[in-house]
Amino acid sequence: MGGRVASKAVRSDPAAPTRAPQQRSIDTQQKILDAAVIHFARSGYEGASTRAIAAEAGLQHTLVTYHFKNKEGLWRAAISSLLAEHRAAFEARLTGLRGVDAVTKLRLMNEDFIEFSAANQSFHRMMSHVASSPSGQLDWLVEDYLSDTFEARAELIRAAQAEKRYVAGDPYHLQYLFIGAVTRIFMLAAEVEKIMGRSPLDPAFVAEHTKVCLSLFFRDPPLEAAAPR
Amino acid sequence: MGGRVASKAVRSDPAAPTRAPQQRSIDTQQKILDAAVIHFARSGYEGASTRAIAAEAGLQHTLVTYHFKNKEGLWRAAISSLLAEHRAAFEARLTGLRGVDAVTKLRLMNEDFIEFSAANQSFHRMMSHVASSPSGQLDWLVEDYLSDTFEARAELIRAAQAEKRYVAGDPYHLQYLFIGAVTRIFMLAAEVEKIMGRSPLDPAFVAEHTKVCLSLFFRDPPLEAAAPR
DNA sequence: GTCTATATTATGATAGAC
DNA sequence: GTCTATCATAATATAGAC
Repeated sequence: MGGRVASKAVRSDPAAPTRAPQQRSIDTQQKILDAAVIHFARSGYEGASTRAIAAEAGLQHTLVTYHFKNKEGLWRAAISSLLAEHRAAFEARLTGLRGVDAVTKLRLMNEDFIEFSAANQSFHRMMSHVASSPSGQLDWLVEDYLSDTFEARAELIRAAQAEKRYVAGDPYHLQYLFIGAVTRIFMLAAEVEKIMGRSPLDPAFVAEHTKVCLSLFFRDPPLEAAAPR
Repeated sequence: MGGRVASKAVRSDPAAPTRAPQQRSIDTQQKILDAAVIHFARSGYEGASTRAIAAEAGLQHTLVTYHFKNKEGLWRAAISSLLAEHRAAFEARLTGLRGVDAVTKLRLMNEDFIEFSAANQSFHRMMSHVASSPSGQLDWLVEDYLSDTFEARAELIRAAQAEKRYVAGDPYHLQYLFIGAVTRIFMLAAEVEKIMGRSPLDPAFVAEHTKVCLSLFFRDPPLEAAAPR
């Protein structure tokens, strides 16, 4: 009984060998994942090192390969967890908006997106790294995730445009403009703080940012109540 | 006189020892710089390796440290050359616009910026890496370059806003929105090509992109000709 | 599951021949 | 100025003790 039991948990039930064995494992996996997201977002795939990631998580670097096979496996797990968060953030909202008109739906989703972007810079940083050059990882990302996401929003944009409530233009193109306008200022946070003297991640700024960004793309409803042709 | 003269140039004038000795040196320095920009932009400072840079330039990796002292020196030289290009692209335009009204000046500079951004993705990629987290390199960048650039454009934006020709909002904030809207689609070129089926760097697309981006921020002049108060 | 070696490769940097 | 050879370090990954 060297150092094997003395750790911390007091789950002392030696009579249940098959039960709940992996809580510690899950914890360290999560710690590694969190650290990995930070480093991959900051330094890119090549720039990040599994040692630095493990150190950030307060663990031995060998645990990385144990839990995730290798660096590539860790990367996939990290981006998958980010995509899951991203998806979760919007699916909840979407199911709550069944039957609501497209303009409102689009506006609320865009507001959520801005909130999400301010709180998850790592998401956009990692996506930027993948999306900048062709790769198998990019193929997988587009086919398994981005393709549907973009098409769903394009649908809403087309509907909003039909009501003259959204700026004209190709819906896909406009999505990229919106994403860029929203996220760039967050991704340049350090520079922005020096240039503007305030952090773009400050909640008050995010609220203002939301207002301005939406006003760039949305249009007020035509005054003539509901007069078609 | 072993292999010192035999290279290639036929500038055979042994009577002028102090003259024009360094053409070859300048060439290789430029080759290294070009390769460095590509790699630093693609992989960031840590992700890029001097060996890969030298290989891209078709040279020995030791030449990097010979010409630029070390990796850091190479990075500084690379970003300095990009900043010089950026500055040159706009100073020429600015001097040609002495006396022109602010709205036109701003519009033309923005058009130039889009053109420049489409042709120089490396510039924005390198800037993104620096601007994402505090560092001495960022301090230097802001104080020696960005600060003036942003203030000059803010001035133009304020003037355009006074004439109701530009969207309302903090001029610095709006600059970041504009930069993001313009450049993000270029920086995600590989993804965009898969999602939209066309390259955002295609000249026809750039022209359309320019139109849409400007229309988001500029406003048509008020109809009442020139009626103050 | 976690830790201590250790093998292997890649990287930044230097010294010296040509 | 350029190349070959070499060093010291850091990285990914594996093997084996506990």
